[in-house]
Amino acid sequence: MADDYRGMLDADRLIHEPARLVITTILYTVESADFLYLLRETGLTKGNLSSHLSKLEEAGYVVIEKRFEGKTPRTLCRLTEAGRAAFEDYRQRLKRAAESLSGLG
Amino acid sequence: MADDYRGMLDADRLIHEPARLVITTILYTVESADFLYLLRETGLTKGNLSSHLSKLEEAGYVVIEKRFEGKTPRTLCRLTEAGRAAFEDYRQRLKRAAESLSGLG
DNA sequence: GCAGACTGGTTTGTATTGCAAACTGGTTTG
DNA sequence: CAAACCAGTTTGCAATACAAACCAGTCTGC
Repeated sequence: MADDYRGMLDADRLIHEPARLVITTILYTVESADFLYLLRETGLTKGNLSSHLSKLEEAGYVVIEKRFEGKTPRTLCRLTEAGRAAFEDYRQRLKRAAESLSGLG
Repeated sequence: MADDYRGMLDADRLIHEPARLVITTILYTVESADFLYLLRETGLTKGNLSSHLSKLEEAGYVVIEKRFEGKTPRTLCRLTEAGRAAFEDYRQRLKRAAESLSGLG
């Protein structure tokens, strides 16, 4: 419909935040990524990435597994089912909104 | 490109906010709308709509003209050229991001 | 003609956010 | 063994989003 852009009003704010959109998108495609990989890929600062991940974890969208690889710590992140579902819902809304906006000329 | 969703990292936060996205989208299509029309169309509360409009005005994206229509005040809003440009940039990013996300399966 | 409801908004208060700088616990290097 | 480094977390702060409270003026009932 022509006013599907209104669907953005109900979009999940947790995913809507650009930094987290990028994070979840990466996690959606990759299935598992570590902190440093996300750091490079997103270009965020460490503190920023850390707190966004915590927020996604609290929401149950991401699980964070910490382990040691030899002597160095490694933080693995992956999307939960809830996270995938939330991402897919967001993506759908985004798609509809984009199509709707493209129809404006 | 496949990772155009990263473009959202540089998206204009002023427009990215869902309430303001809806406001600017309406103003983009309508060229001039009054407060009460926007109120109905967006479903926002008055206070909320008022402060979003102020923010858009401060940014130079919207001009707000107050006049009296008989005895009742009327607040007219329209997008400036800068506002249209910002909206168009955002829309472009959104479109690319949506296409990019759609390619994820 | 005036008390109270209504109109069309704005301001205020609060809780949440996004961000980077400062910090932490541990490891490697000189 | 001190300094630098690594992989993150916590802290501090400025900016936000939101709705409730407010405000100036108008209409309505009595």
